[in-house]
Amino acid sequence: MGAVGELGFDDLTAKARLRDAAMRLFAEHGVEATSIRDIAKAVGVSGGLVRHHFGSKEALRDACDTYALTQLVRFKEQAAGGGQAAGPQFLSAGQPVLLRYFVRSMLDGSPSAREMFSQMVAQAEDWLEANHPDGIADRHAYCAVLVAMELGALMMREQLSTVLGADMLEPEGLVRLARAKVEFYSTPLLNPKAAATALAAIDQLQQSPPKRRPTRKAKR
Amino acid sequence: MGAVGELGFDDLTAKARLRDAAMRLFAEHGVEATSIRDIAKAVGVSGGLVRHHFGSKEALRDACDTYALTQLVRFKEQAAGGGQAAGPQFLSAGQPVLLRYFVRSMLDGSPSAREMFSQMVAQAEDWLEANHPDGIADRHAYCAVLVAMELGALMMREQLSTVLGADMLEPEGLVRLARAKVEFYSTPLLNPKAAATALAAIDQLQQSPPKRRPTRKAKR
DNA sequence: GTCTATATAATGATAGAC
DNA sequence: GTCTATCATTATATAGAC
Repeated sequence: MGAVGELGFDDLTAKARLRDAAMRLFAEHGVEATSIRDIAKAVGVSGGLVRHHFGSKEALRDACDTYALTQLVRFKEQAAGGGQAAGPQFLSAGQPVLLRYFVRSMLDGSPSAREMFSQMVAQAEDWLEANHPDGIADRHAYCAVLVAMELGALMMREQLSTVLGADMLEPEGLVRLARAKVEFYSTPLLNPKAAATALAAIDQLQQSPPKRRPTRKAKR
Repeated sequence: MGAVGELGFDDLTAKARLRDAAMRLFAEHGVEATSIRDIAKAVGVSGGLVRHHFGSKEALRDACDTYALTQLVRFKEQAAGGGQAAGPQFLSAGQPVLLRYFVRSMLDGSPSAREMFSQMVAQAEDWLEANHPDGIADRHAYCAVLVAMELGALMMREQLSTVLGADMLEPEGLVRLARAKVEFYSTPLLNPKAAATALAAIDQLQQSPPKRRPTRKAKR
């Protein structure tokens, strides 16, 4: 009795199952909103066992961060080694649980997660430099936006599932989302004219802030 | 003494200041991670006053949701009425605090926030239909991805600030981000060939799931 | 409207039995 | 390795004084 092995793997040690449950719950509800007892209950063990294996909630969190980082790096290396890194899918392809946890961790201000963000941007820049010779003015900023959007969208699973009419954790929803993302990445939202208009609007906005009109000439 | 009016508006009632502080803290750290005492301290009043004005934390949260929704709708109407709705900036232009709160609220599972997500997708579809005649196969999914990414990226303020080297709440950082977004929206990440390759990979992946080979014919 | 004091519940941490 | 029992802390909720 009791809900054991919701991830479908009952052949893991209790410690590993606790870590997995913690990652899933942390990703879903946030770290602060998840109690040690919640995690223990999800695995079907007592709260004391969490303490026994990890010492404290903070240590458990660290263990999750380390595990996620390790797995993501391993996944990246596999993809790179296997030569199938290919497209920009280097970002959120596979490992949705890991990535969702990591993004949550970012929002909660984890240092290692922040570091990972920078790495992803650098990685995107490399890919862009190799596959997209020129045509992009601010490559760094472009990639930062790309990574921020890609990761941010991961947090919108529930909303995307509702709007697209299919669970984003099920194969069906994943495929539809993947197709939509390809279309999104290959069909520019703004044509050159619209982009020029938008940039002009930004320039104008920059020169005349909302309510004040600076009288001094030098800018600082 | 005490920190009062961090938003720069001291001419608001204590109730309004509490609501604003709650929205800022909820957006920054999440609802569960923010205590009533934190909010009261931010405004410089006692925790009891929060209870007096709002009754409970849940009621305070509802008040924040309602206020954010009202303000966003008003902003939308103003933009539409003023005729300056223009570009796809209808999404996250202005009101960053409101939107950040709203996205956090979405992640925490707020019904009204979820409803707002659907509305934004519908709005994006209207804009797309008016400004982007054809060329997009699945307009609904395309817009869902657009909104999810736009809103999701809002949550990455800290990471974007670090990577771009400027605070995304300051005009300087905002301008750089705005420019990067325009470039991102106007320069496709994937060229037609890359897109075709990606779609082919998705099709293949759909036909042969990772590890299991189903022997039965009917799917349930 | 605003504060202080207190009741009640939940949480992380801890000790010890099996 | 795993559990139960308990402590100290913190949070929300509540009542009442000014």
